[in-house]
Amino acid sequence: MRLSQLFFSTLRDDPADAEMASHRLLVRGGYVRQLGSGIYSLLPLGFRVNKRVEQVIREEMDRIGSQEIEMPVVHPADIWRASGRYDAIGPELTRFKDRNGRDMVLAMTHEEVVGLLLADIVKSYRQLPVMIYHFQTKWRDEPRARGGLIRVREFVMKDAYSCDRDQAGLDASYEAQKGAYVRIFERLGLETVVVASDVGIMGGSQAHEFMVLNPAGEDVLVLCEACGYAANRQVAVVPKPDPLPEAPAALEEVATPGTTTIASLAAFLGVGPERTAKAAFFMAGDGRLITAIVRGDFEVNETKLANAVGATTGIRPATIEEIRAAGMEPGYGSPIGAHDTVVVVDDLVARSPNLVAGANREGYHYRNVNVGRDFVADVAADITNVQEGDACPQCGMAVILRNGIEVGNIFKLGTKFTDAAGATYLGEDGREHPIIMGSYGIGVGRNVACIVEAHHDDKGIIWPAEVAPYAAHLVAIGAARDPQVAELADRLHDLSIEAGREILYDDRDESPGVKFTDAELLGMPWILTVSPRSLAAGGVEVTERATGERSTRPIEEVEALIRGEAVVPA
RNA sequence: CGGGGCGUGGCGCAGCUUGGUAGCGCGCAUCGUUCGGGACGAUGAGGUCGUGGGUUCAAAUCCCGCCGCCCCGACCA
Repeated sequence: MRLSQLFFSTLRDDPADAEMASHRLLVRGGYVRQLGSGIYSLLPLGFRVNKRVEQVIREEMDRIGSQEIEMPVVHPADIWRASGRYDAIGPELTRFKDRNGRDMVLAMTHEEVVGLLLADIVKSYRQLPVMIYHFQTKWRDEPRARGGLIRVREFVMKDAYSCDRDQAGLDASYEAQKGAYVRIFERLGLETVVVASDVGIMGGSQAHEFMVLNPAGEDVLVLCEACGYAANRQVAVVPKPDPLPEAPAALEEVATPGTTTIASLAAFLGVGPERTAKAAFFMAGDGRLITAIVRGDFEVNETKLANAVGATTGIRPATIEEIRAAGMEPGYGSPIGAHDTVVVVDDLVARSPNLVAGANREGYHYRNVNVGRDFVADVAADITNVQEGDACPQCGMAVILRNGIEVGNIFKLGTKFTDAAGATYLGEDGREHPIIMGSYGIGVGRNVACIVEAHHDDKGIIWPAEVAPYAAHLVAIGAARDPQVAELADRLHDLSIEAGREILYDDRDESPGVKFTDAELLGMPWILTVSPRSLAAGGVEVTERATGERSTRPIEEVEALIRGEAVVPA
C-alpha cells in the first residue's frame, strides 16, 4: 500500500481528549477517528488490525470446532421479553419501534437468538454438542464511555455459544473455550490473568474473566503471588479472623456530635474502627431498601451485596429521603428501630461483639451493639471488599490488588436461555431435555487497544507481527533524485503484493524526518529504508521496530524477508 | 445520574477577567531552494467563535436555556 494513496492522516500533536496511550497513538497514527462518545470509525489501518485480530480469534475458534455464523443486530423485543431481560436490563438496552409500531431492541448480546436457533435446528442428542460463534456489532448504551477504545458503546464482539446435552458436556466445552482463549491472547501478545468472576446479568453457575493488568483497568483483581490464586474482587472471598470473644454488654447510647464518618467516630470514642459497625444504604431495582452493615474497617462490595439479596437488576445508593423514610438517620444510621428495609449483615459483623453503631438520631451512637440481640439480620453474608494484604483463601499468604482490563470472558450459562426459547432435544432415553449453554465473549476493539497499551514506546506503536496491519514499512529516501532508489522501492513493493504479504510503502514526497517519525508512530514490526546511502552500503537498511536494531542487508535477503521466507534476518 | 473541566479554521491553543477590526503554531495549496531524523523562503486558501435566546449602539467576550465532548464515581467485552 502506497502511503501517498492511503486514506489516513497522522497528527503531530496529541489529541486533547486522549488520556490513554492506546487512544492517543491510534488517533495520532490515523487508525481510528471518533464520531461520538464511545463511537468510533475504523480507518484502513485500524480496520486491517481489527481484521487480523479477528483472524487469530477465528482460527482458534475453528480449531476447537466452533462454527462461524452471523446473527442480526436488530431483534424483536419479544425474544428479550421471553428471557426476562427486556425488563431486567436498564437503559443500556436500546429499545425502539419499527414502522409498524413493533417493539425492537438493538442487540447487546445474542443468547436469545442462539436459544431460538437451537429450538429450530436441534431435535436430537445426535446433534449435540455443538459450538457456534460470530463477530457482530453490539450496542450497549453504557452510562459512560471512557479510555478510547477500551470502553465504548458500539463495538464488535466475538461471541461464542456452546450447546451441550448435560453438565459434563458443558464442562468440556468450557475447558475447550478456555484453552482457545489462552492461545488467542498469547498470539495477540497479551499477558492475561484468568480470574473467577461474577455472573452478572447472564446468570449461570460459573464464570471466568481474562484480564490484562493495567493501572487504568476498571476491575480490581485479587491476586496471590505465592500460590496463583486470582479472582475478581467482585467475587473474591478471603477468610476473616475471628474477633476476640466478649460477653455482650448492655446497650448504651452516647452523644457523638459531628461524627458522620467512621474515622471521626472512632477518634471521638477512642476506639479502633474494627469496634464499629458501618451502615450503607442501597435501593434494589425492585424498590427494596437495603441496609448493609459491615465493620468500620471494611468496605461494602456492591456486587456481593446485590447477589446476597438477589437483586438481579442491580442496586444503587439510596437517597437521604429514602433512608429517613425507613426510620434511619444518615451518618448515624443502623437497623436498630428501623422498618421496611432488608438488613444485610456481613458475616464478620454477625460474630463481632459489642460494636459501636448508629442510634438513628443526629449526633448519637450506641455502644455495645450485638447482632441478633439489638437487631435482626435478614441476610448474613460476606459483603465486604477484599483489601491488600488480606490472607489468601488458598494458601494464607498476603494477597495483592491490581487493576485489570477484561479482554475476554467465559460463562457457564445453564438453561436460562434455552428454557426461554423452548430449546430441547430428544435424548437417547426418548425424553426431552433442555440444552445447556455456555457463552464466551471477546471484544475485538478493546483487544486492539490493549495490544497497543502493551506494545508501544514514546515514539509510537510496536505491533506484534501477528496483528500488524502490514508486515513492514518501506521508506524510500531520495527517490526523486536517484532513479535507482525509486526503482528498487517500487520493485520491493510490487514483490510484496505478488507474495500476498503487502507492505506499507512510504512513497510520499516528504522529508526523511517526517517519514521516519511516521514509520515509528505507525509501528510496523520492520522498517525498510531504501536510499542512495543504503544502496552504496550494499542494499536496504532493515530496522526492527521493537529493538531499534538496524543493519544493512543485501537486496536478495530483503526480498526473502518480504516474501516471508526469512522472518528475522540474522 | 451526581461531581469537575472543556467547546474559537483540519490538529493543538491564545483572546473572554475589563464588550469595539478573530489571532498564533502546526497542517493544507502554489512557486523556488532543500533532502538520513518532524527543512527554509515567498505567496495564499480556510473560521455562522457548539447552539438558541437575552442584555447592549455593539457580544467569541456579559446573562439564561439547550447540545456535545473529556475526566472522577455507580455498569460491562
